[in-house]
This record gives sequence, C-alpha cells and structure tokens, in this order.
Amino acid sequence: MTTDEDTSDAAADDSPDAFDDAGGSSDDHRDFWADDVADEIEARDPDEPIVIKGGVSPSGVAHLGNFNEIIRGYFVAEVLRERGHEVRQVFTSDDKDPLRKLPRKLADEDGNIVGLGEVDAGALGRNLGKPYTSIPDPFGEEESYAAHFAALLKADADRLDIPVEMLSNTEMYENGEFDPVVEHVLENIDTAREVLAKYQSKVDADYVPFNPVCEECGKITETVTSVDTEAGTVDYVCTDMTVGDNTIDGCGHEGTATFREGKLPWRFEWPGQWQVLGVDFEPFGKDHAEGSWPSGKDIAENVLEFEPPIPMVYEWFTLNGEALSSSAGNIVTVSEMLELLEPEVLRYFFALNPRKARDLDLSRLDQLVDDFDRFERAYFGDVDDENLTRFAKRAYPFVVDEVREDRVRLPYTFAAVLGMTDDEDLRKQMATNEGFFDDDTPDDVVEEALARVERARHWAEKMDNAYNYRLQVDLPEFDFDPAVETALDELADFVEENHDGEAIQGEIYETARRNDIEMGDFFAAGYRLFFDATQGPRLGEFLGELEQDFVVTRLRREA
RNA sequence: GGGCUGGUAGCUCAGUUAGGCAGAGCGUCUGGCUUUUAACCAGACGGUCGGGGGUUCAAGUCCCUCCCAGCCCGCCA
Repeated sequence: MTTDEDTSDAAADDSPDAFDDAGGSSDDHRDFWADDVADEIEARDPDEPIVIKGGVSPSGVAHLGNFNEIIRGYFVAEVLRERGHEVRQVFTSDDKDPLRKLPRKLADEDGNIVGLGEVDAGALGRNLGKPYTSIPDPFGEEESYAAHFAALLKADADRLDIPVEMLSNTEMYENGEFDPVVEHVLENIDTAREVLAKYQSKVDADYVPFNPVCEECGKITETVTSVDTEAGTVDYVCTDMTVGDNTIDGCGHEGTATFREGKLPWRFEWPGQWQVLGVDFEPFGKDHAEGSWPSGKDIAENVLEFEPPIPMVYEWFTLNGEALSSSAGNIVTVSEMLELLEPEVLRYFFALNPRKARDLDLSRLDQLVDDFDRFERAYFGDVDDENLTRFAKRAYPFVVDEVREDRVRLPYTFAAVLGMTDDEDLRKQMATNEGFFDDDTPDDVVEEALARVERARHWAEKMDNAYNYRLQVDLPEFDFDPAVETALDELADFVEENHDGEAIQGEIYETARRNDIEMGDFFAAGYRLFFDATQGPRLGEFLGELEQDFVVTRLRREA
C-alpha cells in the first residue's frame, strides 16, 4: 500500500511551519520571531514548566551549526520566562546511536579541531557499530566518546551564558524512562508499522522498531526475530550492518534483550523523547523538515497518542559561502568564534530570522560586528530605521547579558587598526584621539571597549587582511628615492623638536611638498618604515603617540 | 523525477503574515575636516526585488510557470 505518491502527499500535508501553522494566535506578526513562537506555545496552555528541547547525535566536531539547536530554543525560553512562565530547556545528546563511520575531524577538550591522526584511530575503528556511550573518549578525558562531545557542547553553552540541561539518551534508556514508549510501540506494532510505512517504503510486515545492543559484541543490531511484550524482551541475531558502501560486521550472536538494552529507531525515538520529556517546542534544521518531522508528528498523534511539540524549522547557514562540513574542514566552533567577536555578537547572529539562509563570511566579520553595533544603537533609539528599531527594542535585551547604555563600541576595523601595537596605553590614547573616550569615560568602560582590540587583532591575523599590520620593532627593508630620504631626515628633525601628533601630520604634507615628492610616495615610505606595509593609520598622529627617540631613529633609518 | 525552503543594490541584510512610492548599513565615487590612506562629516552613484506570464486601479508581496542553491523523498540520524 505504500507508494511514492503516498509518501509525498503525507510529507506535503504535514510540512512544518511554526509561523502560521496551528496554534490559533498567529494572525498578528511580532517584531521578534521568538515572540511568535511563544504565542503559539501559550495558545496551547501548556503545563509548567514549559519544556524546550534540542538535540544532536554526537559526531566528530561540535560546531557552530549544531548550536542552532540550543540557541534558537534559548531565545524562545527567555521570552517565555519574561512572560512569567517556568521554562526547562533541555538538550538531548542522541548518544545511543551507533558510530557508523570514522569522523575525519575531531575537537579536543578545548574545542580545537584536530585530525584523526592525532588520536588512536584504530581504537575508534574497532568500535564501529557501538553506541557512542560505549566508545572510549579518543582524548582520554571523559568517560566516553559521547560524554566528550556533550562536554564540548555544554562548554559552548556556558561560554554564551545559556543555561541548558544536557540529557544523555543512553541514560534515559538505562533509567527505564523509555520503557513505556518501547512497550507501547511494540504492543501496537501493527499500527506502528502502518504509520511509518507511509514514510519509509522498506517498512514491511516483519519490521520491528527496536534495535537491541548485542550482549556479546556491544554493537547495535538490526535483526529482531521475536518480540515478547509480556516479558518485556526481544530476541535478536547480531547480523551485519550496511552503512553506505561499507559493512560493519555482526558477530552472529543470538540473544535476548530487555527494552533498556537497545534503542528505538530514530523515527520513533524522537517522538518518544517528546513524550517522555513533555516537550512543548523544538527547533530543528531543514534536514528534518521533510522526513523526520512529518513522520514524528504522525507517530506522536497516531501511535503514541499525544500532541507533538510546536515545531520550528531553521535554515542552515553557510560558512564562507560553502556548506558546513567537518570532513571538508569547512567548520567553525563557538570557541573559535569567540576569539574573533564578543558573545553578544554571536548571540545576535542567531537572533536574526531563522528562516533566512545566511552566509557567515569570516573575511567580513567586520560587517557582522558593525551590524550588531547598529542593532545596539537602535535599541537605544539612535538609529533612524523603524524596522531595525522595532526588532532591536524587543530582541536586544535577550542578546546582551545586561542592558547598559554606557558601553563604547569601537568600530571593528578601527579596533583591528589598534591591534598594530601591544601597548595598552597607546591603544587607549589613539582611541581617545579619535573621540571614542574622553576624560570622563570610566576605566571599566574603556577596558571593556578595548577588549574588542584583541579579537579584531585575531581576525586580522587569521584573515591576513589589510588590517594585519604591526608596528615593526626592527628596521624593515626599504628602497627609497634620494628625495624621499631627504624628506624623511627633515621630518625626523621636526619630530625631534617636540611637536604633537597633529603638527607632525601637517609637517608630513609640508615636507613632501618642499621636496617635490608625491604625497602617496611619502606616506608609503612612512608606512614601510613603521609597519612594513603600504598603508596604515593616520600617520602623523600615530607617530606623535610613539616614543620620540624611536620615531626619530626610525625616520633616519638608523634602527 | 516529486516535494520543502531560500534567491531583494558590489557585500551584509530589512521589507513578503493584511497588495499601497524600492529601503538601510557597509563598500565605491565626489567633496569636506588648514593635511590623498583607518575613523569622522556632506553628497552622489548603485535595482527588470532570480527569469517570464497572469490577477489587480496598484504586485518584492497573491496565482501559474521556468531557472539557480540547499535539503528531503533509500539506510541512518
């Protein structure tokens, strides 16, 4: 009875859309998407605490894309908390899933991405087919591969100050929390088959929606030979498992497993999690929108018989124009991002409309940071843009740790320019010269603003872009015309007379004119001597901040 | 092949839910700040809203169709 038409019809009818699907109060559009979702959740009059879930299967690297699962739900959780609800945000590590193939990349305990060559790959290879919780941590820190991965995600959540309760799927089976679900599915196995068969053509009259763990070799098995719901057990044979082009060998063992010694297939496990945890809302990526969601909704309603959560599909973002891929190395982690920008900027990125496909272009992070700065100013009413201001008024308080008007944001590229020197006082002085600070600016505000310099500096170095210049400690190699050399000597004499930066800037022009040399050539000479580059900051004022002897000596090309 | 989502200025994005003048920032260009370089100020340039068709007094928005990208429709998650 399963045909292709049946499959596509079922999928089309149940396509998820959290913005205008059921819920009843979606006729007015809010300025922040999380309010729309919260409206829908409230319309169902849910029990407290309201439960918001996310989850992923542990893979090689916990990357920024995975973080959608946590942070999208977080914004909804915060909105509901503000409305007076008690909210429990959980994250399931789907760690009873089997390791199906070796990851090409892993992240160590500090979140650094490393190749498979840096760990005992052989040990991983021997554990193919086993649940992630049964595989040792390749880095030897946590009690399992799964625990290692979960710890990384939890650390990322902490870094962004997001309170989330990490739950292990394996533990939920071991605790017996899934027992009633497994029992119900197997007692109603005909209904279960009938419903899933609408979505998966391989489901036939012999299909058993339960995968025991082999008591002999520890691998997840796929061949159940009989079910005894009275005893609460299934009999199985540990057969080979086909994964893509490869085969994971079974050991041939014939055994009996309880409902805690195995797992439901994903299509049942996901709705099972909703039921056991009482989930009211769950965001998920577009990959689930057409397959898992329609079948999960159907299974919840017609097999397990409860109301599934409010869904929300988020679009995937690309990184530097390409899909996120750990095997291709096109990946970025939360901790890497936080070396480049503040947590609130990263949170802002995820506060933007989840339905839009976005590109996170690291080479233009300055744009993202500028956008955040503008968003922040809009909250305080300083931007003449009605749409942006409405969004900012609502979303900004959920993006920053604390709403404070006294913050100073140095433009990101300017912060990168300040990164040319490690001298904190010099950085402060240059920013003051440009009007970002004055005598009344409190020290902690200055310190907070200057913290961006380190991040922007990292960015300039990582991208090796136009802002990646450094004050040269040693005399760079150069090749100047005699007229330029004369002009540099004259400028050195001028600097030696104790003029301030503004005067030096003026003298640069005077000197160039006096010696009849191109302004551009003279500036280029200055940037060569001090930065070994062709451009840099406003030169005269910068030189005025440096130690005079150093400037004079360098202009004379003596050291 | 079928379905879902996305496609708006060079870049990043608003605006699409209820049809009402095509928008912002950045970049670029020009000018200003006694002084070409980051910043700052003023102004300008920049668009067949992916293409085409339709409905309408009026379409980025609604309908049809086509193109491009990602995803799903095997397994797995």
